[in-house]
Amino acid sequence: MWISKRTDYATRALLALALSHDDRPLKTQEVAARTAVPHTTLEQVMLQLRSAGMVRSERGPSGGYRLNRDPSAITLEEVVRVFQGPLAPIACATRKHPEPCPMEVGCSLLGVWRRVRDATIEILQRTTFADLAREAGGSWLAPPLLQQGT
Amino acid sequence: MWISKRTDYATRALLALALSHDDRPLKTQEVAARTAVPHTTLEQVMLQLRSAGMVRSERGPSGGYRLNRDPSAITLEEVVRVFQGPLAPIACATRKHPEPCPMEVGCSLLGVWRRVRDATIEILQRTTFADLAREAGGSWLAPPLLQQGT
DNA sequence: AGCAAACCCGACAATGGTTGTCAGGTAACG
DNA sequence: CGTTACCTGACAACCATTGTCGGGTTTGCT
Repeated sequence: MWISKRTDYATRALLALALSHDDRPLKTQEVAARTAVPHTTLEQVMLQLRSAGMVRSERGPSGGYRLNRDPSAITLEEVVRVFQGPLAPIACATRKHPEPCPMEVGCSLLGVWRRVRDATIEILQRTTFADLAREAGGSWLAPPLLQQGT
Repeated sequence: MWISKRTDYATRALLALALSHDDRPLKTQEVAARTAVPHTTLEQVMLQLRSAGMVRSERGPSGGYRLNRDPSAITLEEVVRVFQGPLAPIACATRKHPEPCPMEVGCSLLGVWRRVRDATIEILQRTTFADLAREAGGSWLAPPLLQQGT
């Protein structure tokens, strides 16, 4: 339960983009409809993805978003880090600048937390959006007819 | 960063108890000093550990806490579950009552989240407080001379 | 030119969980 | 019978997250 909604939204949005084998970019409205994400919130997320260099935007009508790299060059780990920071389960087990354990040396728990950290990093690093798109069947399986007032 | 302070406190406290090869129980004050945890907060934590059946209490002067089972019968997984609930990184990937993904079928992300969940569960399940105590060197390495006003 | 679509940016209210504390109650030892 | 230490419930302060809004800028179309 430690993946935030925004991280979830970001990964879904990227998957939607990776599945779009179209020449035109995808509008946030389209992405929002397909991923069932509040539109205004998704805009925030896309901005962050853009400044992280994962997506590219085009403005004006007929604008929208598209991936900025090959899907095989975007890992889940990278996305999660952008929205959540360190992947360690606890502050004393981060790779960069671990917070010192007030118990001094000898805390054998540290080893376990580090193992959890490494296991999750390993999985998330191995998974690219090319993999995810392939597993999803190559196209958007869920029909885009979800709720949406207007 | 998803392990809460209280979970951290609980694991540290249990480790302190597992390392106490003494006949008398440990007072919350002692545990608090050795683990560098605010005393009043630690009391809350011990109560939860007690109602979960992991520790046992004795009241009155010369009272305190001791483990209620063999250290090898208490896993980290159990402790974390008591304080945090499900171990899945996201609500749609829990083992019991997963929250349905609004994107309908075909979300290939689910598989990854489940893999992360299983990896963490595996590690935490394998680790007992007997293991942790052994790794810690059998006794409390950090001297109990930490801060503490009174 | 002018309009409308869609991205861009900053700020914000509401929410909810976490953390630490407190006052008072109860059991046990000396 | 008093002190110690566990027990119980409630609570304020804090912090991150979530979703929203108003207004701006760029672009394509008529």
